[in-house]
Amino acid sequence: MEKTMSKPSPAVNCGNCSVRRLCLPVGLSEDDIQRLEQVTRKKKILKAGDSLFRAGDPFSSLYAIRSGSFKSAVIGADGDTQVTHFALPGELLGLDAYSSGAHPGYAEALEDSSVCVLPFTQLENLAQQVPALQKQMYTIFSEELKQDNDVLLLLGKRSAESRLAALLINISSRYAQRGYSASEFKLSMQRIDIANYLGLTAETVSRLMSRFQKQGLIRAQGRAVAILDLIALSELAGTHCSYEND
Amino acid sequence: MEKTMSKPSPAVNCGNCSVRRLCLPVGLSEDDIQRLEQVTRKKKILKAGDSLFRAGDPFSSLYAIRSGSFKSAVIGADGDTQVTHFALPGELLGLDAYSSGAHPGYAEALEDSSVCVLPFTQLENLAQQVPALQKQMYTIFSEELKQDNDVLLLLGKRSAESRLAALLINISSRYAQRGYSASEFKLSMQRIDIANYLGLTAETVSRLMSRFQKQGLIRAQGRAVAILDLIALSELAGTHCSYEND
DNA sequence: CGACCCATTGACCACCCTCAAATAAGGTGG
DNA sequence: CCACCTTATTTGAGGGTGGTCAATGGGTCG
Repeated sequence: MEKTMSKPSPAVNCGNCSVRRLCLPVGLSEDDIQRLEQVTRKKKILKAGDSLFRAGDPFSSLYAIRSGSFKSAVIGADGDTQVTHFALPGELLGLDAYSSGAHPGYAEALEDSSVCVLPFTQLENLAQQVPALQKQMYTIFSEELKQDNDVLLLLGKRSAESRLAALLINISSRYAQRGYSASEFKLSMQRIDIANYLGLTAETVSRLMSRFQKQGLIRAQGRAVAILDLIALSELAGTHCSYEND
Repeated sequence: MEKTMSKPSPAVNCGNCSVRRLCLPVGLSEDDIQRLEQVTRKKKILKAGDSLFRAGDPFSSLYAIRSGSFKSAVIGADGDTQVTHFALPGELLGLDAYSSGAHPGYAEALEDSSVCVLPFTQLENLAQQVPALQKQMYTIFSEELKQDNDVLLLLGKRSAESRLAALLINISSRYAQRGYSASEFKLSMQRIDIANYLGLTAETVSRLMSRFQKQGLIRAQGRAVAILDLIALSELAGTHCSYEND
């Protein structure tokens, strides 16, 4: 850590990254991590509203979020969009672009954010040499598939109430995982994004937020949210709460 | 092909598999395919209704469908299920089990079916040695993610009418890809599975099938379906009725 | 042939969307 | 720092889509 003093900018690398345990290098040796850092050198800073990539952009890299948050969305044939993820630090964006060589959707910063740019060809080559990294690649892909399934479950059968409760709990637990408060946080996305993600309208989301507040489940003022009754909220969500903690 | 005469059962291997172009060995040399066949030796035959794996089963293998069809589903905390895929020959099942080491959902044969059992550890080792196979693994994962996104788009914003139209077109095109008729086929799943997959009820699906038939879009008798007007059906699937076209 | 499951069709109504308006929040220039 | 504009959020009223409940018809298999 003291090494940072000798440089004008803080030494951001995988070894001291605040989200390293959530990101790629899990179970890698010090040596492997050093090799990985050759791949993750490039960073990118984005302001709120900036696009990380757009639909149709050629695929060249994966992006690991270091700070901030993003929404990613796919665009249908008739132009309407579906928000598919809200991504937090330590999560990877761009995985779905590999097969076709182009990004099927876009990713947009919800606040000022920074990402590691991971050139996929280099990452692929390194993974070919480092089995532990290879496994981690599979894990990330598989984890992503599992998360998508959870969203499908949400969109398929649940009521609006259940969906919003599930989202609040999900975001709460993900903040907690990152060392922030699980009970109090500021949503970085607007109502309409939440609505789109949940397959609802902004009005319905707004009404539900008000209702949850009247019921004493949450305290909400604009984007600032406090969870007051996690148990009750979990029941509304269908006990669909902390599947990430097992 | 003549070799099969010397054996009681037909020689099923990757080299002559009818779905090889859809399956793993794309862009592999003859030599690589031979090595792959050491991994894909084991087959499994299932009758309609049999489970390929159940939720919670330990993850050990991927399954490549050789013939027949499957539905796969995830199970929510409160027990209700969401059908996530209808899988046809050449497609892979079990990808979402890697990260946790257990299958998060189950897969069930919709008709008499057969699969290749691919022990993942062996597949992983081989992929480590054969870069083309490694790339194919990424492609399959990524393709799966993209397909999930498409389903999200379907469940998030589309009307019941649009969802069913989209499913019929999707199935039609996948049958066509496999050399079957694109305009006439027999659905292997029951209405309630379709409904569950689309986030609807069996009654709604049934009503829509009847309506499509009255409108001359399809001819349907039970599970036998004929597409009569693909253009009109595509319009239903793509745009939201005749609302506003931006 | 009866038992069972699946598919179809109808009546009713709840939930959520649409449309509309008011209020709050955020950003920009004077 | 305030006035002004724009955008986001909240709240209300009303209507439509699709779910629920229920009954009938058809298919399959013992």
